[in-house]
Amino acid sequence: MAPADPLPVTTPGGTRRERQREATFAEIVATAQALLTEGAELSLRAVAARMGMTAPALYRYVGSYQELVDLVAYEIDRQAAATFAAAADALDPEDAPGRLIAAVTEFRMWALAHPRHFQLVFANPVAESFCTRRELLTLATSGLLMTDLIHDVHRQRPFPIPALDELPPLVRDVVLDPLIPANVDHIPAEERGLVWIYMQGWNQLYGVVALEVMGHMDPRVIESGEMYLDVIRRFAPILGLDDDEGTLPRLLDLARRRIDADPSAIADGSPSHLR
Amino acid sequence: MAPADPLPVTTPGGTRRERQREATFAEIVATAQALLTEGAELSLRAVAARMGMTAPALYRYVGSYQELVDLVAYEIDRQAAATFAAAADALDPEDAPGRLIAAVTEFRMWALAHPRHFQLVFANPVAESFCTRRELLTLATSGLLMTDLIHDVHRQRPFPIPALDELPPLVRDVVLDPLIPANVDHIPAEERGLVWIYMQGWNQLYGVVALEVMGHMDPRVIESGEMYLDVIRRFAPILGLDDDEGTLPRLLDLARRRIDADPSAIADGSPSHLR
DNA sequence: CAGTTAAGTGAACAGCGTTTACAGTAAACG
DNA sequence: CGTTTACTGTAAACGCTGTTCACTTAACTG
Repeated sequence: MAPADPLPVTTPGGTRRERQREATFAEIVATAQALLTEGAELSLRAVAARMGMTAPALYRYVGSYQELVDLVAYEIDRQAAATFAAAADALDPEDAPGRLIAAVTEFRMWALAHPRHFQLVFANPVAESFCTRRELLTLATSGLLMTDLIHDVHRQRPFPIPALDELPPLVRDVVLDPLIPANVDHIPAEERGLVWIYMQGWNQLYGVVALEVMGHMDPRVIESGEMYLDVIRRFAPILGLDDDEGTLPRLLDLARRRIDADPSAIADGSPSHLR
Repeated sequence: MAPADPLPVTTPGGTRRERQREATFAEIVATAQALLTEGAELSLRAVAARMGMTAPALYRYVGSYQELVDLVAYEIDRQAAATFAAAADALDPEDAPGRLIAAVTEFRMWALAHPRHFQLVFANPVAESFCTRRELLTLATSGLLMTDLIHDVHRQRPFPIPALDELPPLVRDVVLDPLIPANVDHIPAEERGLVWIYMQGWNQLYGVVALEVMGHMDPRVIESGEMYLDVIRRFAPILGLDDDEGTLPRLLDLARRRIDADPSAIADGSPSHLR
């Protein structure tokens, strides 16, 4: 047992051997992700074969098949979140509402275009997954992004948020000290009602997108994104976006243009398992 | 090829052999369901073994493993829907709002108590499943129940529903002639806006419940049902349930009592895969 | 009764996650 | 330097999966 550094998430240095190990570890996750993206089934044997190894060797790096799945789920979420952030960054930094809608819409489009990835990250029964490293994994980095974007909207054009003593006591505890890793530390206590609003929004967004991805909805509604737009339309007032300056129509137009941008998503109405 | 009756869903008569066949078919589905309820993995071999048969024999009845899964999913949904209906029927027939909330709350409790069943029925990528018999399968019988209950609420204490020409054109087409099997035939054209409201409601309900079941939410919020109650609270006005006669508080109390009734659902905060 | 059809079996194929016992090799230590 | 230790990978095997194929056995049919 060497002194052993405290397990930094990404190990740049270390003994020559440790670097090699970290490299193949990364290759394993990358290979698994590639396999998944190609529509193939994710299996230890397939990953090993593609790397020119045998399946049991992988057990030197991951404890089980499930752990590998969790790892690529985390990785996929990380990359997807970057996509969402990029969609927001394509807009004027001053346009906080637009950035939020852009990111959220990008999330929806991503989910529809990559149903398997979506299910892996967002429709997976989290539990027991006390993953070795990266013990967060529980909640998505996407979540962190969304919290920030909503916070930005509030900072730029404040809207009423529930006071702490208006919230159910239990909810107050949760927003003050959330178990789920949301980086809300930079939100002052009196603004923590925002977190509850965020949860409500995420709840609604998740509902539509999940139903759409699973195909539990009329194909025409999915393709047109009408239900998704409806959710935005109904949630916007909560964020004070229903002003008299045409903000909401502009946002809806923004979303609609993004939706019409790639009709590829679900062509024939059957999401199916491919892509 | 005998004349062959037009495939009634449940074949009572027929040649003696056909009755036998239908019986073992039912036994297969029942056995599979039992296995699933016990927490065991669903597999053709396990089902066959429990029935005293071998796996290949099952292929005389189901075309593939996936088809068996679809069949038990349909069956589970059917039985669960009966539970929800029973919860509604426990109330005064005149109390349409109460019946709706009772059924919906029962749905949530059922989902939390049987996460695997929920995932099978409601979080399954529908697609390709052109099941031999019972070609509906696509959408849940639960859905039909909910539509009826909302319709009852509207019939008893009418609330404003969007006119057809207020709806986005595509949505209008959908509510007038839904692809997804909702028995909306008895709803007159001018009231078809109800269907859109139903979809909105189902969307929100699905969002909370799915997030709760998957564990993608703070355990304390799940256990207390605070987010679920919040969804009801926010959706009630749409159904005109926010009157001055204390209807909404009564409904919330109804739901809360049901929630507190069995704290068993998720004890330690980890839904896990059992039960 | 003879002929056809359906139900069920056993063996086999290809694949899966996982474990075990065993080589080789790179690092660490005296 | 040599020796020991720890690590990385392999081969073989176990038990499981869905699925197919050839074959028997029983039941129904003309």
